[in-house]
Amino acid sequence: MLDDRKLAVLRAIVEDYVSTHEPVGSKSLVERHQLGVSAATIRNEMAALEDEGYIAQPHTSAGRIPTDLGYRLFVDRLNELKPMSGAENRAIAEFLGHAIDLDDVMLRTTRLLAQLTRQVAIVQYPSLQRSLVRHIELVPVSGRRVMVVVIADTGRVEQRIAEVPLDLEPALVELLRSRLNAAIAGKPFVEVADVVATIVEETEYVNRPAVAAIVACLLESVVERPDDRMVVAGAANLARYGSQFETSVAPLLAAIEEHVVLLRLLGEASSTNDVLVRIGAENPALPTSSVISTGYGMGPVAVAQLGVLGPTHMDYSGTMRAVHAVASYIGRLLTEG
Amino acid sequence: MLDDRKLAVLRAIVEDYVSTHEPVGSKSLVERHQLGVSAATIRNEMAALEDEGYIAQPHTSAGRIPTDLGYRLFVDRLNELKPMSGAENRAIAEFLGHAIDLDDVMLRTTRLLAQLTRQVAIVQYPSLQRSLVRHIELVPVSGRRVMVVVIADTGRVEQRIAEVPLDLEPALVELLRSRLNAAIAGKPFVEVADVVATIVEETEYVNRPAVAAIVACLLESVVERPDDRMVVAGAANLARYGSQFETSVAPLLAAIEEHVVLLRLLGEASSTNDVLVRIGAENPALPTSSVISTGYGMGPVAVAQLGVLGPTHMDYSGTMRAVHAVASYIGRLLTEG
DNA sequence: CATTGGCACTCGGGGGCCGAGAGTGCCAAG
DNA sequence: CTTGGCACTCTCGGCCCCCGAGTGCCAATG
Repeated sequence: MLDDRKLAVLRAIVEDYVSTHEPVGSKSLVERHQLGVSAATIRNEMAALEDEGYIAQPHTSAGRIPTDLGYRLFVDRLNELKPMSGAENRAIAEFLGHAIDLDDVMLRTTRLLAQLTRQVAIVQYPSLQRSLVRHIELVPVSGRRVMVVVIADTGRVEQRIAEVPLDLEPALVELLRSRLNAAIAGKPFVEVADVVATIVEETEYVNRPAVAAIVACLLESVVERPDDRMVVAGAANLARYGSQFETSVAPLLAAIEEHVVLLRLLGEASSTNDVLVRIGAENPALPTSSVISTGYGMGPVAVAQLGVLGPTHMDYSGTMRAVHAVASYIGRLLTEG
Repeated sequence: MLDDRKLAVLRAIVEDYVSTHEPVGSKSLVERHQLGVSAATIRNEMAALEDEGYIAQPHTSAGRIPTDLGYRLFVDRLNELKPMSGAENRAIAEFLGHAIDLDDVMLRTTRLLAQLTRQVAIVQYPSLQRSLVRHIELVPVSGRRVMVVVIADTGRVEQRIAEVPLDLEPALVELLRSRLNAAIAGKPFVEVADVVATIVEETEYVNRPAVAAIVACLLESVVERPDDRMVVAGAANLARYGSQFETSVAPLLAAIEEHVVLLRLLGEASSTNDVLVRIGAENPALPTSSVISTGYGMGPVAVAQLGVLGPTHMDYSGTMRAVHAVASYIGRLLTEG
């Protein structure tokens, strides 16, 4: 069924097609690769590969193009990822090392990934659901307004304004702040709702509405929204599609602005070591593109996803390597910071 | 030189070309507009307009297209902006009303503007240089690390980690926080550097290195960076360019990722009432596009810019109206919040 | 003197045609 | 099983030609 030579032929077809973007024929195959057999033999193998659905020809008398299935087989048979070169690693460190806060890390990471892969890069902010509370701050901004600032152990900062029904005593704010911090600092975000409920109950009657308002605001900013925060970069790389504009680029541009769609594309948060590849029709939303994604985080459990969006005919090996390298670097960065 | 009828003809040419994107000839002009004269007369006028540089023909025996100069004259003769309809205003209020914090306001504003104009929208965060300090917060995050959080009166929040040379006493942090707030809360950001210098000098000798580190960090986050924060949306609208991809869309996509370029395109912060229009070659960076921008802010003085990027053949009147309306709405929103 | 109808002229774009080239499938021989 | 040969099939680019939209100019007109 799938002897070694057939695999070698498929591999050669994928490589050639990825680099030239033109259907590849039997003759050019034997020229560019040392396959040790003649073009006629290759033609036979190609006919077999086509029967099994791994390659196709755009029209009679043209070369072959890998199908989604062909790419899938190719990717599955990539035994291991080559490590990045020393120079590449140094470039990553250089690029990300000077970040000043989490926003900056996210921005730089996304641009770096876009630049390395020459595709559209997507990086999700660390999920609150999988983080710990580091600190809560209450900042009075005017008589009846308090800014509630929540800081996660990943460095992510969420803030929001709470409107309270009556003027607040500074002492009460102070008390509430220390009680909130004592109760939930260091705890996972998912436990916040439970812990905080008791604090409202323990509040003396007159202050309860104000405290309830602040706590409600806190809970709102802690709960994950569907259009969770993410950064996208590298749309300019779509320019290289050029001709196939209408068919490929337009839907991609549309998707890029729909964060909800992107989130679904990135897939479920997985371990930080698996690189997930979804090819063509494997993701129904964008059947002409591929997504390569992985989780990143402090340690083996992922706090969020990052990945790359590109045409199905992309350099899977190199892109997977870059995605993996960036994810593990940002993981280290978060652990230190 | 420029009698009324010539202006009417130019106006008609611009309108037709904007809506059809095809060179417009004398015959179709008299059909679609009530000009009261024959096509031959229009031809004479058109020849005159071409001599004066307001219109051009892509090749002999084609209709006329407005030149940059023609658009400029057209825009300058738009005597006043029609106000938005009630329904449009309600849509804006509906869209922006539910924002929860400044980040959310920026995001929603940009998307709204992109949607209203069907172009690429750019919204700059309120400039710190033109804001007042509302509050400063120091949050110890570990032994030798303090997160410095600065909140502006516009609602903008900047945070950054300071590394101090020795472990900090909570009491010292507390003291520093209150002294910093007492000194600069309510003051403009531009004065922060001066005021804060004295605080370091007044610190007792042993704590001075730590305080200096924190203050240095504060100053860093207060100083405006060249790639100041901004939000971009509506890149999907570029898909409508379709055919002219290589020439028009690719450089635009590239520019969109270069925030420094965008900043320069938006122009200098002007009053909140002027709508600035830069057409084609008037902005050297993107000679085939037009930029429509204005300032927004709390009151008549602008704290930042917002605008729209599109092809030179765009609906200037409608776009200027939308830019103005969104800017004034977000100004009101900031003033209330 | 501005306006108008008429008319010759000019290109750009689309359609049709053709030949070159690349690639295939099949077959018969090694 | 492999290989060289060969007939066949398409796509693509070039070429040509005609159509039509649009122009500029001119002479006539009120």
